[in-house]
Amino acid sequence: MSTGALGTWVSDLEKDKDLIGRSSTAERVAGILRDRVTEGFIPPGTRMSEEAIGEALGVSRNTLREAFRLLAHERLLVHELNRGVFVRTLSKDDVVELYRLRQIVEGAAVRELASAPDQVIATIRAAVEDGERAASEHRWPDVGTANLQFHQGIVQLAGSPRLEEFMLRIHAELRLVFHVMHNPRRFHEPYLARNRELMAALESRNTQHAELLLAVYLADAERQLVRAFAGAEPSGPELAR
Amino acid sequence: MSTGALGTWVSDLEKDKDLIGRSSTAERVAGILRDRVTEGFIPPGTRMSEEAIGEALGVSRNTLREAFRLLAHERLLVHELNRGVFVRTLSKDDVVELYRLRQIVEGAAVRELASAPDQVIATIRAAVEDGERAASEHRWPDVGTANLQFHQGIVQLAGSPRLEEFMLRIHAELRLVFHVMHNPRRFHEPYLARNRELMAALESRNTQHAELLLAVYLADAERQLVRAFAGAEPSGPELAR
DNA sequence: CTCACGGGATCGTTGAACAAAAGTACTGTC
DNA sequence: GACAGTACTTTTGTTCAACGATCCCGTGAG
Repeated sequence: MSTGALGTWVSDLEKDKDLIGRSSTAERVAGILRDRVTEGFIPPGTRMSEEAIGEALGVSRNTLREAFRLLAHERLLVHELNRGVFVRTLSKDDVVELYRLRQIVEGAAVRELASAPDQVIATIRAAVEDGERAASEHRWPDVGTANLQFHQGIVQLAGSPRLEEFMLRIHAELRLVFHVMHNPRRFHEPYLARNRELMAALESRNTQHAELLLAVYLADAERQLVRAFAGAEPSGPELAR
Repeated sequence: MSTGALGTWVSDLEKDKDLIGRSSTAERVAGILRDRVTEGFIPPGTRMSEEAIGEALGVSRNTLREAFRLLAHERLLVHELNRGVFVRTLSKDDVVELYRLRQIVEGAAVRELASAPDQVIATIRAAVEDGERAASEHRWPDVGTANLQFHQGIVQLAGSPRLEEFMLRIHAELRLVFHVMHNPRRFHEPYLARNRELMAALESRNTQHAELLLAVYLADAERQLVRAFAGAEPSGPELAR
């Protein structure tokens, strides 16, 4: 690496490099909407009117439709022909699948622990510490964000950018799910200790222990969410809206 | 490599023009182009002119851009701002990552063999038999297709539709890779026997054996492809563009 | 109560238009 | 002849207005 002691600012610039090239209006619009949706400001099931949103953001319908395509591909919006796009509504079944998927992918990633570079472990450690700092400052939503970053770090153990990108989108879906837990502190805080415990297993390269911790971790979280869904969405025919 | 000289594929597109007439135009256009690209009719690196293709298919630029956006998200096309979209050119590194990814995902899927429904096994069997039938009739490209269906079946063992969709796109990328093997028979035929062997292990629910077979299977295929890439793309500065 | 039938709203798609960026050809200088 | 700077051309990015197609919903007949 030529980025020696002198030029840390050079590498800093590289972070913004793609930010320059990415000046496409459609993608910026998608970014804005993505935030609004994942933060829960636009509740699931809401219909996204092309006209209203296009006017509000000052972009044409065509550009807005490109942004919609992007977000629909990320499964944050669903596109129904001739009906429009809606904020995704996740069901209990989705939660079950998402956790089955996490179990499979993150489990496989942990199994690659032996061949993972130290830098990935450092990323995971940073996420754990971010979460603890956010908790100590009572920023509970940020605790949730750090939590997902922790798991994103675990996925990095697998060493596949494509898989990382895929799980990034899965984690965006999970954010949607988390909104059923009306008390973010109660939901996220207990996992801080477990994150640290799991991280310790990773740092000592104890694959077996890490795998076990992860499995019970995910199973517990799934159980919590499924129970919350059972309360919020009683059994019976689904009544949209 | 420009669009003019060797571009007979542009006029070939006009044959599909009349297929446009049902459901969403943009998605149908994407479907047509997806086929053309994965079948190798439009070689990697080709620039996809909005005007030329829009005219050939008889759709407006706006609609075509929606189709491009779709295919770019599937990684079959790459979109460079203010320069246009190009057919993806895959590198040796891509091959390595793709096989690392397959190893991880398919390996994890096989490990779920115990809880997989019999119907999935039946799907896998069907793919094996399709491949053998295609081979006996000397339809070598179809052998490749059946091969990928076989692996898609393995992914289904995991029981996650999201993962299946993800791997479907990965398999589309693989099709792009396979085109470096100029002799499809030599490349695909030897795997027919191994498919059958692996299927037998799955049908007898022998997870361990299946896992082992899969691992060497994928490692061999990767080695073959990497070697082919080393021949076709000698070490040296990349002359993309 | 059910079902057919409009009216109105919204989506799907087109074609034209223009600014901005990239690509290309042409100059003039050394 | 090599090179830099400058127009010119092509292509993309984005907007706008329009119109047919489709869906939603309320109304009224049966």
